[in-house]
Amino acid sequence: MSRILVIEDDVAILRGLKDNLVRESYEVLTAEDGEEGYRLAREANPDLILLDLMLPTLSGYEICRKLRDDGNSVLILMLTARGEEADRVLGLDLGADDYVTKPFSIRELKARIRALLRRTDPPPAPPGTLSFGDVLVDFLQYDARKAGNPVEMTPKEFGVLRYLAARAGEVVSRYELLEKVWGYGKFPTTRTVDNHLAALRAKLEDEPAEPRYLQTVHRVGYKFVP
Amino acid sequence: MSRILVIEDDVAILRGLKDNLVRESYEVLTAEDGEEGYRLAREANPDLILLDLMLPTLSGYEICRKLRDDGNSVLILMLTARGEEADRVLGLDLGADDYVTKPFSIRELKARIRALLRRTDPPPAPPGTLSFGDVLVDFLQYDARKAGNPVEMTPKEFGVLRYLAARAGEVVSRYELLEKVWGYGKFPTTRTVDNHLAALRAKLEDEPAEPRYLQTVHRVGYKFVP
DNA sequence: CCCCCGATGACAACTCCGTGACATCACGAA
DNA sequence: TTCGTGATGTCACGGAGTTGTCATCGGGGG
Repeated sequence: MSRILVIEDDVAILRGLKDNLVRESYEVLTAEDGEEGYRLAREANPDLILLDLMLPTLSGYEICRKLRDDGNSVLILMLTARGEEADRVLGLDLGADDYVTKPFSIRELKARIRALLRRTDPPPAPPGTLSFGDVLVDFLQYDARKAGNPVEMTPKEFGVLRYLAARAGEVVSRYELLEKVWGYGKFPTTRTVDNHLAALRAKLEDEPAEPRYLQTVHRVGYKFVP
Repeated sequence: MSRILVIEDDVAILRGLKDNLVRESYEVLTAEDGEEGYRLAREANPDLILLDLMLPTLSGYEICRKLRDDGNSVLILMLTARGEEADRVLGLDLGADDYVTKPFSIRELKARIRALLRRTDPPPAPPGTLSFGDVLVDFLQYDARKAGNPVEMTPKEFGVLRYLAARAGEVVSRYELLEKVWGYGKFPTTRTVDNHLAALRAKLEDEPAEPRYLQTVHRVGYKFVP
């Protein structure tokens, strides 16, 4: 079975995690501070690291970045305090593979661990650029053009389009969009999703009333059809 | 849809929760004290339990632990009054799957319920695509074609077809279709099933009056013959 | 300070679903 | 075989829920 390193300074949580993972027959190593965690991460060669953000002596950020700087591609699952949008983005930017926000469901955590370990094919990589019809979108530069002319799009619109494009062809529910584009802590109305889709259509479709690329599937969600 | 048991002694909150969940078309059971809740949890076989911590006769902790001791892996979402870390950890250690602290946003609660149910409901890998004759159906994309031409189908029609296809060759009763496709809480007339089958035949069969793939078995049900 | 983005609610238009009525069909009894 | 009964096919209507659209509001950044 896989070896998992848990770096977490709250001893109660650490024990709970360890017990749960051992029960799943993972091999579990633990560290209660950053220095020790970093050392173990390099020496024990774990398959996956559960990494708390707030740690004594060396923060989760720093561990993550240092490991990546070392060229270490071990799977990292961040444990972040709830609702800190900046933390989440930063965590992924630094090279974490996934994250959960505290408080988390132990069942969800285990599911995510399984998913990470199982995945040999990385999930549909969000595209760096996208083109369809006479539209060209560069997600890195946040630049969009239609028939060569610049189109003003907001960050959220880029986010929604990127997620739909990553799932090209598949129908994506409004709730999934809210979870993945807005983030786990946020729960706006599904109305909000509709509005952003409307905006995207108005800006990118030839006939917004008869969308060719951003289609509605009644009672299910939206899909991007290349 | 899923069956949810709400165990909560504050009648006002209980009613609010029930109304909200029923409106989401969950099947909702309620209990106002611990003993009754524990009994229902075991006997009614709910998919998820909303469990208040402070309860008469038997606390949420105890219910949770007893259920887990019974080997019951039902999803449990704790409602805690205080934001005390100890409560959380304890709740998770005892086997709760998630929790929210009062006062909570009903929207967030619903989102968490959905998330929990979705995670444990990995639909038993129903076929992603289906083909027969000159028909091609993609259940992920909600896309259907006959002889290459797109066919407009409603979500229910996709659902019925998917279920019949998963049982290819077997005769499926109308009652079973209602249970599995419509959901446990809903029981429309069997007439409704006939209508959807008629719609599917009209859209997919070469001669709807002489169905080749979607056959009727008199007095028993329907079967999909590949 | 103003402007822009994101979120929300209201409203209208539309789709889908459930139901009932009636026609038609299948099966079993005489 | 014929007939009667109940099951199924077909159709159209109406309600309920979903979605498109717009106006508005609040908050954050320039």
